[in-house]
Formats: sequence, structure tokens, C-alpha cells
Amino acid sequence: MKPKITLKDIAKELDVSISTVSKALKNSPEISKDTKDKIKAFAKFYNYRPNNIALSLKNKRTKNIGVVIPDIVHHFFTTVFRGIEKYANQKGYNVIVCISDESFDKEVINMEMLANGSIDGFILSLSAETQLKNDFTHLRELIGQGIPVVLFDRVTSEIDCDKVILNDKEIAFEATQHFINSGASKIALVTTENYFNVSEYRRDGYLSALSKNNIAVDDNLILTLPYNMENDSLIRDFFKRHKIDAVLCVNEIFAVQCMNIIKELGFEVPDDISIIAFTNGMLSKYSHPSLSTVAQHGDIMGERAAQMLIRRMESLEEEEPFKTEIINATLIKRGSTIN
Amino acid sequence: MKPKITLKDIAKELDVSISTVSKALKNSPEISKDTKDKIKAFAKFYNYRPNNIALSLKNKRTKNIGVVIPDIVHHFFTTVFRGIEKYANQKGYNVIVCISDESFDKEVINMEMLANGSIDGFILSLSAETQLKNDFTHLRELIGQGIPVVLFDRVTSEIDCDKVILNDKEIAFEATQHFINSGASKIALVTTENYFNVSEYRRDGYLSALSKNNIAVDDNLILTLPYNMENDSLIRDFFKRHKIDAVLCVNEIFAVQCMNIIKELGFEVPDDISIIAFTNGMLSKYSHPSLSTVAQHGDIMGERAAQMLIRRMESLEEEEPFKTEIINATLIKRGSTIN
DNA sequence: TTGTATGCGTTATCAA
DNA sequence: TTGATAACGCATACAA
Repeated sequence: MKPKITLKDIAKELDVSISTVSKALKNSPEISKDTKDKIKAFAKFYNYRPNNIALSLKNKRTKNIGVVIPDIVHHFFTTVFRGIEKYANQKGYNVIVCISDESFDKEVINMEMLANGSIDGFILSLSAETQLKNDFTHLRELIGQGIPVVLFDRVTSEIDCDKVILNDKEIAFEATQHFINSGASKIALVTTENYFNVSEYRRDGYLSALSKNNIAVDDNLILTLPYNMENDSLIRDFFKRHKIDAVLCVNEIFAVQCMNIIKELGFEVPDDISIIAFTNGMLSKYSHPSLSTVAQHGDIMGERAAQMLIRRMESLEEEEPFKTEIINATLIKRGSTIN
Repeated sequence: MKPKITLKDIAKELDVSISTVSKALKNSPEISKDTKDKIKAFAKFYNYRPNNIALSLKNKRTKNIGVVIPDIVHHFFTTVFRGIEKYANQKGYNVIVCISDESFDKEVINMEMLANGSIDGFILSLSAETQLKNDFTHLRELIGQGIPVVLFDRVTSEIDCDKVILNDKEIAFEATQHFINSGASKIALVTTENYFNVSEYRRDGYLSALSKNNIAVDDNLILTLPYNMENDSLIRDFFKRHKIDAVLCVNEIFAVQCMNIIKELGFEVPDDISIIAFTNGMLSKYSHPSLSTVAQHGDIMGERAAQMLIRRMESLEEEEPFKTEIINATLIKRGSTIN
């Protein structure tokens, strides 16, 4: 087939200068109609397209966005990514994805690799290890170099940049209140280690709903599960040992694990125990009964993050103050709660 | 903080030429130790990193791989992507992802956008629409331009390139045979429209297992569901109308939908009806009972695809013949079958 | 041992 | 109306 063709090739073939070709293809009024027609026809025939790399070098902008996420198998990140990709594509940007795999080193290495000219800006959600170490020098350096960064979901107050987060505390409050309204008082929380700031906010919401309703907090009703481990026996113990009316889970995997064990122990969902899960994914939708969930609207988060990033990258006035956008989660009531 | 620095900046600052700096940083023996030390120290202090874009332009290779997939929320594609990303990263490549969203146009546009210098090669799985239209001119053009392409899973024989596929027919045969071995004879197949070539292969495997065991094919036991629709009522009708012992589903969503309805109709899984699902994802793992599945080993497919692509991109001898690698699926026996 | 010139593909400025 | 030149950041063949 036709090989890739450059301005130079066209110029040589048509016996004009490179700059004439360039101008003609940009429809510059400097060039005569005849010449333009000739050049355009030739370019069209050989399917000329300007080389992105050369443009990037010249313009000092790549039209690439770097996205760094801890994980892609989890429904939430998947949907955020989809939101980013969709919006970015509409705006003519491409998306380079790196998976940090919850590792600090991978996060740092990937970002440094991309920061050397490959991308114009970053969208990222902090890895577990980064949150644990509380070390953000890599982010500070990138921002110091003038690379715009947008953090989403797993953010940190240590870094001053644009952010998109969920109203975690409020929605956890709302979910807990929903349990209480339907008569529950022994309400459990199944959560992750605390260095995930989102888990902390959710716990706050849970706690404040209890206290608002004058329900004493029972620390035994808070189950902290290790991330990504086989934890069925912990869960089984938990539900055997304590009388529980309702459970709020910080993700849907915990929730289905809990539900399966609850049923196995002979309890009915939602009659004996109600469940609400964060993340409105496939697991929740297709479980039996289907799970009531907190919809995090990942698509919207992604879209907003991309929007904020692109706006900042394209804005000329440097010193717009950083914003934090809050996405409002919504409670989706399905089969695992009494509504 | 320190701003991004270039060779030129270093040269000016240290009052040497750009090429001296370039050579020094590459540890060239041409340059005296003193000069090298001085330059290296300076570069290190200012955290000099060569600009990827400039390197790409010079070397005519970007170290970027373009990945085009129909969808990212589906577990299979997610795992394939993870495999690609992991391997590519190890080899120093970045991954630019585009989601075709099952649309022919998006597939074409995205690929053309990336093909203008942004990437060195493609890994893709055909969109539904592309398979339906059977139009592959965009692929032919890219390949004609010398851009290497690796197809995975949803491939086509129309295009001559490297491919990675699953042994769909064989594993569908094996799954069906497993049903038969455990005493089933009224075996159903729940599948998608036929223009998905993988569905066709799976159907072939299913049919040949039946005929091998002298079980008459009953077309009424094959349910073709539209992709991505609310199809509960179709499924309910299907299981009401026909006496069925076992169901093979071409994806796990269909499988959990079937299972939920089967249970709702008062049947027991696996005692009354056994189920096997393609895709060993979260849904299968956490359903109740957990689903027996065909593990497609997406990670491995992704890794192999990346490996084939990178090998081809880096190989000097142009004319190595194209290969098709076949990944062997494995049957994972869990709670939805009698084992 | 160091520096100059050239080129990768493009655009913009200025000259003809 | 067209063309020559410089520049983006880097690497390298060649000259000094």
C-alpha cells in the first residue's frame, strides 16, 4: 500500500518548497489557488497526515494525558477510566494508562517515565503504599515542573492541586441512617485499613450517624479486613460472634463475601441482616438478592477529572486557584435492604 | 522547584557544546573524565532526563503501544489489558488505550489518530460492529504502512498478522462433555449473535460434543441473546418452556442472569440444572453457588500479545512469517456443576 | 578531547 | 505568491 508520506516528500514530488506545502495544506491565503489545489489533491491521494511526534516537539504539547490508577480490575476504577477516556477523546486527547498496582515504586517510576515529555498532564488516584508512606515528593516535583495534576478519589491534603472526590462521609451517613430508619440498631461496618483516606471518611459518616441517633458505638461491630486476602473465616467469625442487623461495606467485594456467609449461616437478607455496599458494580447488580449500593458515579468522576485537567492545560492564565470538585454519591436501594 | 532542563541549558551553563553534553551523559570515551564528571554532576543535580518526544522523533520509534479494545468494564478485556500493560512496562513501553465501544467508527478514528506517529504498533480486539460489517480496510492500510498489528480474541482470517486466540472450540467441547459425563442430556447453549466469531467457535464445540455423544441437536435449546440488553424475560421464557439439565453460557453475565432466574423458578443449581460460564471473573467467583467457568487466562493472552508485538517491532528481519498463538483455556469446576 | 553540522517533521518568521 | 531559515531536543558523523 501507500507508505507514510511527509511534507518533504510532497515538496520534492511537486517541486515546491516544504513551507509552501505546509501553508497550502493549512489553506493559507498566501498560496495561490492553483498551487493549493495541486498540493491538496496530491496530499489527499497519498493520505497525508502530519506526524504527531513532530507536532508535539514543535508545539511543546503532546495531547496525551497520563492516567495512573492502582488497579483496573475493580469496577470503580474501570468506570472512572472510561469517563476519562471518553471525555479526553472528545477533546482530541489520548490516554496513556499506567497501573501502579498499589505500589509506591511503580507509581513513581511510571510517572517519571511519562513526565519526560510524553504527556501534558496527569490524572491519578494514589496507590495504597503511597498513602501508607505518606510520601508525595514525586507529585511535588512534577507539579513544580509545571505539569498539571488532578487527583481523584484517593487524594491527599498534602498536595495542592485540582481534585475530584466523593462525598464519602455524607453518603456513609445517609446509608447508616437508612439502616436506622428501617429499624436497625446493631449496625456493622466492614472496612479496610485506615490509611485509605476514603475508608476513614466513610467510617466518620457511619460513626456520626450512630451518634446522631444516640446509638452507642460498639468497636466490636467494626471489622477491618486486609486488602485482597482470603478473609472468609474472619467474616464468618464476625457474624457468628455478634448480633448484627445491618452491614455497611466499603466495597462490593466485601459485601458479596459478607452476603454469601450471612446466607450460609442461615440468616436472611435483608430480613435478618441488611447490606449496603459502596461501588455499584456488576457484583452488586447480579448478586441474589441484588445489593443496595452507594453509586460512586465513576464515569462522572472521570469526566470531571479530565475536564479539570484539560481546562488547566489549555488555560493561559497560570494562576487560577486549585479546585476540589465533590461528586455526590447516590444510594441505590435494591434487594439487600428493607425499603 | 527545578524546572525541566535540556541539553542546551546544561551546555550553556557549563560553557561547552551540546554534543559534548550529550556524549558525556552517554558516558562516551571521547570525553575527558573531568568534563564528564562536571557535566554528570550538573545533570544529576538538575535531574536531567532526555525528552521522550525528541528521542521519538530522532529514533523514529515512540516506545508506545496502542491498545484498542471494545470495552473495559468486562472482566476478560480488563485482564488482557493488565497483561499487556505489565509486559509492555517491563520492556520499557507505554500503553495508549482507546475504547472502541463496539463501534466501527471509533475503532477506525482512534487507530488513525494513533497511527500518525504516536505509536509503534497496535494490539487490538475487533469491535462488534467491525465484525458485523466485515470491513477491515483500516487494518490493511496500517499494516501496509508497516505498522505491526497483533489481533487477540476477536480476530479475523481476512487479515494476515500475528494473532492470539483461545482454543474456543475445544474448551466448549470439553465443557459440554463435562455436562454429558455427569449425566446431562438436555444441554442448552446461551450465546450472542453469530458475528462474534468466538461465539461461533464455541457453538461449534458445543455441537460437536453433542454429536460425538449421539445426542440430537435441538435448536430450541440454543438461546441467542442480544448484546447488552435487558433480557431477563427472554431467559425466563426459555427455562420455563424447555426441560434443561445444563447450560453453557458464552459469558459470565449471561450465566449469572440465568442462574438467578433458574433459582427464581424453583430449580436447584447444580442438582437440577448445571451451569458453566465463559470468563472466570468476579461474578463467577462470588456468585452463590460459585460458577464453574472456562478460564480464558486473559493476563496470559495480553502478555503474549505484547510479547509478539514487541518482538516484531524490535526484530530487524522484516519477513518473519505471521504466527497465531493459541491459549489453552481451562475448566474451573466449582459449585454450579456436579463434579 | 571538543565542537560543528545535519537531520528527524513540522511551523513560523522573514526575505525575495 | 513562494521559498529560505530557524527552531523544538536530541544524537551522531565528521571536522578541528
